[in-house]
Amino acid sequence: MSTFYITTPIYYVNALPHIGHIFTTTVGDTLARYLRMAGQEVYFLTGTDEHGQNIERAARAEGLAPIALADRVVAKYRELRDRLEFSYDDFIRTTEPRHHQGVFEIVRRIEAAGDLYTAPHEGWYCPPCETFYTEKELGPDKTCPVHGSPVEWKSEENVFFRLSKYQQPLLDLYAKHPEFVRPESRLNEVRAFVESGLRDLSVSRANVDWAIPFPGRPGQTIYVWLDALTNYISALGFGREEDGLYRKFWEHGNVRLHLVGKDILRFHAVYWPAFLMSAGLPLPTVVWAHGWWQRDGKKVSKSAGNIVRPDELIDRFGSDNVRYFLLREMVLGQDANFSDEAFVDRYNSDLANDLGNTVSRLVTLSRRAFNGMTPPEACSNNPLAPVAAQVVQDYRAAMEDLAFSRALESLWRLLAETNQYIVSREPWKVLKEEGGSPKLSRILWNGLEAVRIVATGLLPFMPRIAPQVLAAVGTPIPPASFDAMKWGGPDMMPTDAILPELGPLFPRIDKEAYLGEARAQKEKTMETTAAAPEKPLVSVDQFFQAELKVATILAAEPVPKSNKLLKMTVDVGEEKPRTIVAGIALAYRPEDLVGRQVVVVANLQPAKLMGVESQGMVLAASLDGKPVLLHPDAQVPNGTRVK
RNA sequence: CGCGGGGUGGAGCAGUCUGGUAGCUCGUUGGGCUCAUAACCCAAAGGUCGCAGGUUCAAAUCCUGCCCCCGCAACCA
Repeated sequence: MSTFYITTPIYYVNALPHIGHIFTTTVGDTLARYLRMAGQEVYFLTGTDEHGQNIERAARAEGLAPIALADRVVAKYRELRDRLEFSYDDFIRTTEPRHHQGVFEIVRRIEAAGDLYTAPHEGWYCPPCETFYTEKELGPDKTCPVHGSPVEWKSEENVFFRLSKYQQPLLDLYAKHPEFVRPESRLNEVRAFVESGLRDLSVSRANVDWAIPFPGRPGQTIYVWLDALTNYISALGFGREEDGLYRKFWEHGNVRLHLVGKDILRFHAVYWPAFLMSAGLPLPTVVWAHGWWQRDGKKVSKSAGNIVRPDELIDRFGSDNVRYFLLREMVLGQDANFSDEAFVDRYNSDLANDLGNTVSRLVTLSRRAFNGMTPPEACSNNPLAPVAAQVVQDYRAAMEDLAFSRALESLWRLLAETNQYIVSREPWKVLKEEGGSPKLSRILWNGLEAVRIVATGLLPFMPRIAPQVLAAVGTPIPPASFDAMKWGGPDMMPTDAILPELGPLFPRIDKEAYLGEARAQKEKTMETTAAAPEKPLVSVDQFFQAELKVATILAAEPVPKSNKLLKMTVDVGEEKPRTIVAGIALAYRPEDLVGRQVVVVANLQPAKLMGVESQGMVLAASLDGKPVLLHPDAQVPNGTRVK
């Protein structure tokens, strides 16, 4: 027996859960359930990351204490656990004392290794944010990306971790254990990053209060990654007296698997192992990076307003069906797409038609032929048994490779065979001709046995409905082990057992009606959003502070190395034409713009974009991010005031 | 030379690591069946596996070059 330690990332509590969060947890949960049934010792962890400037700020914006905000989001995660049947063994919060103890201990070890030093951390600093920004993050003219106000060059003392020292050890690790990062293509990415050179990492902040105090460094608090990543061992008891779980699942564990999204791979495959090397602790054995969910083929983002909320999904489709869809549709590592249409199609064809209908036809025939009971005679020699054996073998191989969609495909192959078998044996004819004969019994028993095996394989995926499927075919007590997937084994279909009278387990969804309804609902939501007053009104005076003028575009050319920017020379009715840079290159060709009249903001503070100074702004309607230029109804002199 | 992902029948995808009849789901067309949730079964049509070279007895798969699409980063005054 091996031990498996499975973790999800700890989720940041500055926002509510979305489809990505429940996806990672669903992956972990399905794997954990599978491994438990396979007889392994499993410990499955998830949790929340609750420290940092962002939380503090988000809480303040709502007039809450940071911990109150965290509590609220944590409550949401717990609710989702109940709704989606997540079977994690523990939920760690970085604000818990037990976590702090683990962090203190790892810091103590890293300090003892001589890998921490204090140095000035210089950079662009926004006082209201109390945060350093990189050159890249800054707005134009060195302004804060959050406030838009000017940032200042500041130097503060920070604690640094000697990450550079671990460049070679990390490369050695990747060379020796190529399976450390999966899928393989991601390993190349990580290796390239490390090979390009590692700089020491700032692991503290001087002005962030909502964080763990840095031991031995007064005035400093621990910065996010050193804090957050440590959850994986602090949750097991690392740094505490009662560290039995730590010793069992980490120190002496066989598999230590971190499931992560591809966006945080670097932290898990570079920083985290470096911290652990420094502390002299065992490393994770696998970091598995999955892809992202898109919505209707587009990237999901807050600004696009196309975030997929788990609650909404579960309300509409049912929790197990959501779990099924997520794992059936995504090849772990690749991006995948979510759409209502894809969901309904997948549900109808796989669950309603293939699974639900097969159960239904077998159960109905059996009930009719055998007086509401399962067939009285089993069958040992039949064409489905070898198929089932192969399917189970493929299923298990796929599961162990985290290839969930392949595992499900295997199970469905058995369903297809079962339907073919049923048609070839024509049990309804046998029933008419012979009644509940031994021959009929054997045919139906075979079909039911196949369904039973499929449903058993589904237990990790659909913890609620799979047992119902098993109950529907007369095996109301779900097996605890995959030995039950053996054809005709000790857990085989019982003969002469009661077959309950059930409605459809997976009623078909009327796609047209459903999609129409979904569309109507979406429009309704959009209307309410649009109607909601949120921005304060401005006075006429305030409005007139902006000087809007008509101008003519004299010349236009793309800005080198940029794909969105066009540099234009415009006549605003002044002595000299101005240079204005606008992000419209995706929607307009330069040659089509020359000679057009547009409306510009003439008294805007100049700004440098990709090295070019822009002296104003061209007005355009923004439609789904695509600019549509405004121009006067009739030709007017350049410089004409717009009001 | 910024980083990464992808290009496989009408749609969505697997297969590429470990070369050897190109596969799945949906859709389309024709047929069958009537136990079942208008479901199920059979058959057919439909693919230069982005392009061009190369290696090989053999390439979707390995190598080289190129083209296109999508993210990220930069950028939306």
